[in-house]
Amino acid sequence: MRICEGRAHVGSVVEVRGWLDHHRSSGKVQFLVLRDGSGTMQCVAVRSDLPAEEWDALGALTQESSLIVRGSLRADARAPGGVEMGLQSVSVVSVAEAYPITPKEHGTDFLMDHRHLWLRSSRQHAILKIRAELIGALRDFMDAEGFLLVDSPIFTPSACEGTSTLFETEYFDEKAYLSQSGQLYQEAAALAFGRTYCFGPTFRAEKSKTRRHLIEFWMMEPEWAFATLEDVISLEERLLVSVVGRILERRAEELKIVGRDTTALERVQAPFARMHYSEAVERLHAAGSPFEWGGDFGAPDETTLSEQFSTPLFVTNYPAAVKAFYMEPDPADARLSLSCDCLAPEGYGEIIGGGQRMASLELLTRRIEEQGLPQEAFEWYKDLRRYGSVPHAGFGIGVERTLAWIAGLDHVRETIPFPRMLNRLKP
RNA sequence: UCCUCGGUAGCUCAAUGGUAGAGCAUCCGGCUGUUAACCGGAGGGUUGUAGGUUCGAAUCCUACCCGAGGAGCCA
Repeated sequence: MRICEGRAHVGSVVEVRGWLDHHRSSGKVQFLVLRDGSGTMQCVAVRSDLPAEEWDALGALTQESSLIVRGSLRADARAPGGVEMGLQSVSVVSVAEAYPITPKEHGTDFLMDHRHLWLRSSRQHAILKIRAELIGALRDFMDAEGFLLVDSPIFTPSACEGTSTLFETEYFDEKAYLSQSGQLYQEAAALAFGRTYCFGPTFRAEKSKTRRHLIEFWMMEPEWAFATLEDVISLEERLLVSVVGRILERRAEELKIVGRDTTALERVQAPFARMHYSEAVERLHAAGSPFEWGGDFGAPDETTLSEQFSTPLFVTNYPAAVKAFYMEPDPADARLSLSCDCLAPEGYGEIIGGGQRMASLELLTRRIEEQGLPQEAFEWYKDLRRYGSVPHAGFGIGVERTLAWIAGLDHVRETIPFPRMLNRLKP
């Protein structure tokens, strides 16, 4: 039996396999809290019910020792969770050495050094279950919208955009780089299948040391042929409403464990707040910021803007200069681009970046030239404009930042099982 | 790369120039319903590293290393 099924087995004798989460003794009674991955359950051992050597062996058990226990399940209001096991026999699989993570407080550095063990704690369980739900919800939504999963490669050729933030590696006799984004390949996929998305890890060799940055993080990147900026903004809005709603519904218990104020999540309903870049700059000025029109927003700017709304905030039409070379220019103002970022509420910052892609071969060639990028590296990409070019648009949503927001975490390092950060590669 | 703060027992922290301590963890003992149980006892220290000032340094100074928070960076 798994512990999560316990309530259905009250009155029966069952076997549970797991690890000793906590051990308390009170003379003639011992309490063993067992964790099996699906939940925790209190097992009660009474001295008179067990052989002496088995009783003594229980008393010697250390935290995280692995056990197979057998006994009868009963409802008892004194037991955490309301169901407990009356122990009849215990088979010790392995006695653990002194476990470094104790029930008391620990510092960040210590916990990160023991990330492989920290994953066993209840809070980390809750976070990673919400992560799994988020990923499932993102994929199910895209599938239901008719988007096909088409994976982008992780090894990418040549220094397409300058190597400063790319991880370089050997690829037999040439150099390869770890992908920063699956976007360019999704454009090829979308022009093959109409609607596609990729889901995978991306790598950025940035010396960023903030609560919002990881060196290795996961993105989902949809791309949509014959779609405009307006189409993808609408898609993003429906996506976020859908995934937040599903997590509220299916992971209420986990959100409670991490202490999330769910009323803030319940306000994630369409229509989301939305503003033009120029309006965003005006709002920053109104808030006393010296921000200059034409720049990209820093983290404090994003917080100032998103704090004014209870829904996620779309900011559209960024200056072309602060966006990627492939963004379609804004027909209303050549300085601007048909781009849109989505800023999460409560100061969590940018969780989605996207926009309409450049459809003109001539303009794309010029932009590559202006950026000082090698034309030959983009010939395959320019083929997408040679052979049936269409308006198309897409976006990338960062899993870890989205999860940090939904779960109400103060740092992305807890949103991924084994975070890769500046100065942290282990475990 | 820059700014700020920090590094003392396995862990979390105290000790503000004068004998390095507590709680938890570990080990031993006690307790018949615990809920991060409780009670008693024991072991556990090159105070990040290297120099310097001083009669005396965990404490003051210098350099370096490591960590945290923030900035920058982040098509």
